[in-house]
Amino acid sequence: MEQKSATEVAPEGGRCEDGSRPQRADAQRNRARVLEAAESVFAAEGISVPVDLIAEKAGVGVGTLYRHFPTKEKLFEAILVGRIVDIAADARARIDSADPGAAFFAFLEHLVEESRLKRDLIQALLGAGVEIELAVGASKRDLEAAVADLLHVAQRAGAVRADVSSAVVLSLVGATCIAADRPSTGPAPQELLTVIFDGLRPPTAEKSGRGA
Amino acid sequence: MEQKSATEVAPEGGRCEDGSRPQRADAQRNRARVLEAAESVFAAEGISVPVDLIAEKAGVGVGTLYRHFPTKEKLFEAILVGRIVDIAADARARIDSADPGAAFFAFLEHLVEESRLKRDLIQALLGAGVEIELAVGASKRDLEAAVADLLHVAQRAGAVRADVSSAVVLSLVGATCIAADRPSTGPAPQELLTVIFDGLRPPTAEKSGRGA
DNA sequence: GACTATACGGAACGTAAGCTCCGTTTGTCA
DNA sequence: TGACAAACGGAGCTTACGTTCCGTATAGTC
Repeated sequence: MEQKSATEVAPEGGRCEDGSRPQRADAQRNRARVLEAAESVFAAEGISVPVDLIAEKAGVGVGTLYRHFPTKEKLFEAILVGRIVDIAADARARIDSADPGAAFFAFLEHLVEESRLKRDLIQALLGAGVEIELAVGASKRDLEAAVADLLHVAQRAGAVRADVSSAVVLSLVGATCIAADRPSTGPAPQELLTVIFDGLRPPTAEKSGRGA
Repeated sequence: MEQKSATEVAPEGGRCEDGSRPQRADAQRNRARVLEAAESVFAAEGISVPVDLIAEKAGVGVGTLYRHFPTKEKLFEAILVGRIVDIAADARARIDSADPGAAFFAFLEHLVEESRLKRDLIQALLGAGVEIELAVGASKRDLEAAVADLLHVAQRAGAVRADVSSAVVLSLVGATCIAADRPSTGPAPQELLTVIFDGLRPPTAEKSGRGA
């Protein structure tokens, strides 16, 4: 359901942008298959899966994969952008909540949950590759803006301390996702979030000021 | 200074344990050189540096490197164990502090600082490889025990909330290190630590209980 | 100084992964 | 249904890296 957007990232579905002939039907079908396969494989294994595996799962040859996506990185990008767009949409959908604080924390929790199912996501968000940044940069900035909005609402409602930025919030949550990525090792993500959430709430008198 | 212990991890310095002849002088020298080079290269680049680079920096051939360490992983292990031992010692040294809370938080801060200089450390502590676990496991458990001691003292002093474990603390700080590993991207580690430290302090009445 | 076990160096091997190339197949249009 | 551009598949090329092998050098000993 959320994934649909990823499939539409590069909407060459029926027609090339320069007025030339539309894509052949099998080409469209295969492109979608590759995207779908890559999405699940990346999610399960992270960025480091061999390309051949994605092609196999999609039921196509590597040649076909590479005709649709010039490099593995570009393919990953396409999926990543979709994921980020979805998350940004989720953040925006929660902005008008009656309880901004609850909405904010629920969003973060949802984000951590998601990242457990999609291991590639955070891996990349925190900067796996450098070149990826360039193409994903725009959508990432859009996500940060959406999170910033949600954060500000929560801050105005007094649910979140005023001296944190959306970048800090995303880093903290990203870090939690990484820590939670090790299946058995270490504590449950909820335990980490408990601490982080408490740290994000406004300081009450004697608790503040010792942070640094 | 702290690194010394790593050099002594496998103390075959002058004599084999089974009564056979002592190592030749040049062999001892080269072993130390490899260890030293590997330490700085791993620290700077992480686990993924090519072995050749380490050998080059040590001024020896790869063959020599492999005579002293059967695999790259074993070499890494040797260094890692040294690092972990150093950190555990640091934790223990702070246990008897007059201000346990300050000692605890200072330790964590120092840990983050260290990991910025030694990128391999946290990378591995959070579980980069699986096989490494086996050999490093013992020293890692030792570290956790030392941190647990330090944590308990701080908790008894009322400086840290009672419902967190040393595993949670290490995960949080480890995750922070990873988030802080990206040189430019994202906020300064201090900003993240501020939030986490505040989250680690004991809850004051109305702030508690909403964590999950 | 000569002798030998020990150790050295780095070319070469094996493997894995990204990517390309080209002979074959297939959708599309008339 | 025939022709052809478009697309396919997967063998194989390239690169990168861990590791091994073996001819050469040398520390230690008499």
